[in-house]
Amino acid sequence: MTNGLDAKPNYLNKAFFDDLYALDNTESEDENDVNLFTIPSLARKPKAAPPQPDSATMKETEPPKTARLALSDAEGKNINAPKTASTMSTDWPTGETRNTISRDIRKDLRFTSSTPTKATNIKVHKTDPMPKVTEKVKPIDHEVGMVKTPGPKFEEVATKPKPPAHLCWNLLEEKLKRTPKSKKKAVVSRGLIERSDLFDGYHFYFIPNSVKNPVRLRAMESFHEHGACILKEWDPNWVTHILVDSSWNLDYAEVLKDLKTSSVPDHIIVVLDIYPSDCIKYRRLVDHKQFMYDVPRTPTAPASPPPLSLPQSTANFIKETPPRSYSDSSKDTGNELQAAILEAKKLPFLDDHYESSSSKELNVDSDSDESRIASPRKKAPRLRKDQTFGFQCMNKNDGTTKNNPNQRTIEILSEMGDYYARVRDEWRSMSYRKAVATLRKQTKKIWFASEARKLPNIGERLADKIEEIVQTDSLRRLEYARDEPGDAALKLFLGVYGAGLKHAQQWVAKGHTTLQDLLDKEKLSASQRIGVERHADFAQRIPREEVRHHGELVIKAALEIDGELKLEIMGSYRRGAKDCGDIDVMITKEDAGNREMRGVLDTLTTKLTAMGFLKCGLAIPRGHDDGSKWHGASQLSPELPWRRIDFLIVPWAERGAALLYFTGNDIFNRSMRLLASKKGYRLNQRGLYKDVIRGPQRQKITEGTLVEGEDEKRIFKILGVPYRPPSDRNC
DNA sequence: GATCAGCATGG
DNA sequence: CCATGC
DNA sequence: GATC
Ligand SMILES: O=c1ccn([C@H]2C[C@H](O)[C@@H](COP(=O)(O)OP(=O)(O)OP(=O)(O)O)O2)c(=O)[nH]1
Ligand SMILES: [Mg+2]
Repeated sequence: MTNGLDAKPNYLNKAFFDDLYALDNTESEDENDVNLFTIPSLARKPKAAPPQPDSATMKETEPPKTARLALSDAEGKNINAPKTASTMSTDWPTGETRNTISRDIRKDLRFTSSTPTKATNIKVHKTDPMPKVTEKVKPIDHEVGMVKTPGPKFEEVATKPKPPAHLCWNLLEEKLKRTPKSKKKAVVSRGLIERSDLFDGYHFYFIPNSVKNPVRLRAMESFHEHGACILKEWDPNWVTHILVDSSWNLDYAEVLKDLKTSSVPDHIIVVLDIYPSDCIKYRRLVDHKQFMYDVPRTPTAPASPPPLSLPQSTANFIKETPPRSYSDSSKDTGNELQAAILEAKKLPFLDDHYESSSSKELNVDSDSDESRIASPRKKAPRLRKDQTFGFQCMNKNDGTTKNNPNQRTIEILSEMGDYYARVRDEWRSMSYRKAVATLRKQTKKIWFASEARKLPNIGERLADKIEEIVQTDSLRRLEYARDEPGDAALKLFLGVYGAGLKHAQQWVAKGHTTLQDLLDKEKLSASQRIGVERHADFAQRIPREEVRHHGELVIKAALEIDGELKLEIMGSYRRGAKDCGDIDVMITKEDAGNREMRGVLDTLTTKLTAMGFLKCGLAIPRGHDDGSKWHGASQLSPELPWRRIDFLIVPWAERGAALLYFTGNDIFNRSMRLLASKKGYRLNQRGLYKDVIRGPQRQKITEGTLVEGEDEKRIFKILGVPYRPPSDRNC
C-alpha cells in the first residue's frame, strides 16, 4: 500500500518517487532524483550558441528520378502488411545512411527502395557497368494488354516454353498468404503495373529459393511481370537462369551446394539477381557476363575466410584463430559444453524432452527463409529450455557489454539485428536481439555452433552464424547489409514525425526526394506538416541537461496550478541517458482520478502554451474527460531547437504501472508484458491484471481483474522478475 | 502455422 | 478502420 | 529467426 508516497511530505516531487530510488542505489546516479527537484530553478539561459536548425536538409539536391519504371507505383500501394511490408529493392547499390534512431530501427522500419535510388538512365554510377546491349531494346508497355513487341531473343540464351504451373511459384497466392485479410482486396486489384515481355522464355530459379523474404518476393513478381517464369523447384530441364541473391554474398560452391549438385549445365546462366533488375532498369537484356553479375568462385568474405565448411570446421578454425586460442579453444569448448549441459539440467521444466520437429528442416521451402543455405546441420536433439529464460526483463540491462568473451560475436549479431530492423523485418530483428541477449549472459566464449545451439533463443541458423563469426571474424551477410541500398529519401521521410512507412513509400514513389517537395506538393496532416517543418529540430538528440530544464519548467508551472501535483521526467531520462530523443513527463496527484487529471492537463498545456514554452500540439486528447496523453513540442529559448515533449497524466491508482510503462525502454516493456501474458496476466500502462482469458487469435476476451497498479516494484514481484532500477532497463 | 505488447490519437 | 506513435 |  504505502509506497513512500503516502507517508512522506510531498515537498515538490521528490517524495513521490522516493521509493523508486530508495532501493536501487546500486549504481544509478542519484543525480536525477535527489537534486532534481530540490530547487526548481528556472533561470535558463542558453549556454552556448546552439546549433541552428539545419535547413539545408530541406533543400538537399538529389538526382532527378525521371525515367524509371513504374514499379514503385504498383507496389507502394499494394504492400500493405504493416509489419511485414516490403517492396522491391532490386535496385541495388548506393550508400547507406546511418540512422541515429535506436528504437525506431528496432521497431520495424523497412527501408525499401521501391524507387531506384539512382536515376535510371540519367547518369551511370561509377560501379555501374555501361550495360552492353546484347539485344534490341524492348519497349515496355505500361498497361496490361498493351502492345507487345515480340522482340528477338538473345541467341546465347536458350529460351524455353512455359513450364507447367506446378513448377512455378504462384506469386499472387504467396503474396496473399502474407497479406492481412483486410487488405487482400487491394493486393488483387492492383493498379498500374509495369509489364513487358523482356524475359519471355526465361525461367528463373532463385537462390535462396524462398518467397518468405518480402523483398525477394517483390523481385520475383517484378521479373514475372516482365515475362519470366519463376520456378519453384530446381530442375535443370526447365531453368534458364539461376539468380543468386546478392545480399547473401554466396560463392559458386555454395550455390552448387544449395542445388545439391556438382555442376550446373552450361546452358544455364548463373548470375546475381541484380542482373534482371538491371535489364529492367535499362529496358533491355544486358550482357550477363559482365563481372558485376558474377557469382564469385571464391568466398567473398573479407579477411580471407576459410573455405566455408561449417560443421567439420575444427581444422579451419584452428588455422584461422589467433595462436593463443589454439589450446584454450578445445578446453573451452569442452568445458563450455559441459557447463551448458549442466546448466541446462538445473533448469526447471527440463524433462529431457526431445523435440520432434526436425522433419521440416530439410524440406525445400518450409523452413524459414534461406534456411537451406545455412549448412545442413545434423540435427542434434535438443533439450527444452527454461521458459522464462530469454526474457529481456529478467536481466540487468545496463549496457555492460565489455569484457564479455563473446564481444565480437555480440557486436556483429547486434549489427545484423539493427539491419533487419532497418529493413522492417521486425521479427527477425527481434530474434537477433534475443540471441545477443543470451550471448551477453555467457561467461565463456562460444566457439561452435553446437554449443551455441544449446543456448536459449539460438536456433540452428544463428548458431551457424555464430560459428562463422568466430571463425572469420565477420559475417558475410553483414558486409552487404552495411552498404544496404537504402533509399535516402525514404529514410528521410521516415524520420518525419507523423509519417510512417506508408507515407514515406508513397512519397518516394511519387519521386519526392526532399522535405521541401513534401511541403510544396503533398497534402500533409497537421502533425506531418510540423514534422516536416521541424524535422531538423526533432532529429537532434536532447542533452540530458536540457531535458532537465524542460522538465523543471513544466514542474514549476504545474505546481503553480496545483501544489499537490506530482511530476516526474520519464523515458530515457529516468533511465539515466546522456541524451534523449524527447522529453517525457508523467503527471499525477494523490487520489486523483482520470477526470481530475484531465482538467489539470488542459490547464497546464494552456498555460505552458501561453508562456510560449509549448509551441504546438501534435496529438492531444479528443474528448473532454478521457484521454491520457499529450504530444507536442516545446522550446526553452528561441536559440534552441524545438523539442518533442510528451505528457502522460495518470490517476493516482495507476501510478505504479504508469511508472513502469513510461520508464521503458520499449523492449523492456514488451518483454515484461510478454512474460505477464505467458503467466496469464495482462500488463499495460494502467496495471497488472489477472485471469485474462485470451481467445482464438490470442485476443483478449476477459479484461482480467486488476491485481496491482500502484506499486511498480510489486508488479515486478508478482511477475517474478527481480526488480530492475531504471538504469538497468536498457534492453 | 501462430506468435512475438498493448494501448492512444489523427484522419 | 488504418496509420503512426508511445 | 526462434519457439511452441
Ligand atoms: O513502442 C513503445 C515506445 C515507448 N514505450 C514506452 C517506453 C519508453 O521508455 C516510454 C517513452 O517513450 P519514448 O519514445 O520517449 O522512448 P524513450 O525510452 O524515452 O527513448 P528516447 O530517448 O528516444 O525518448 O514509452 C513503449 O512502451 N512502447
Ligand atoms: Mg523519451
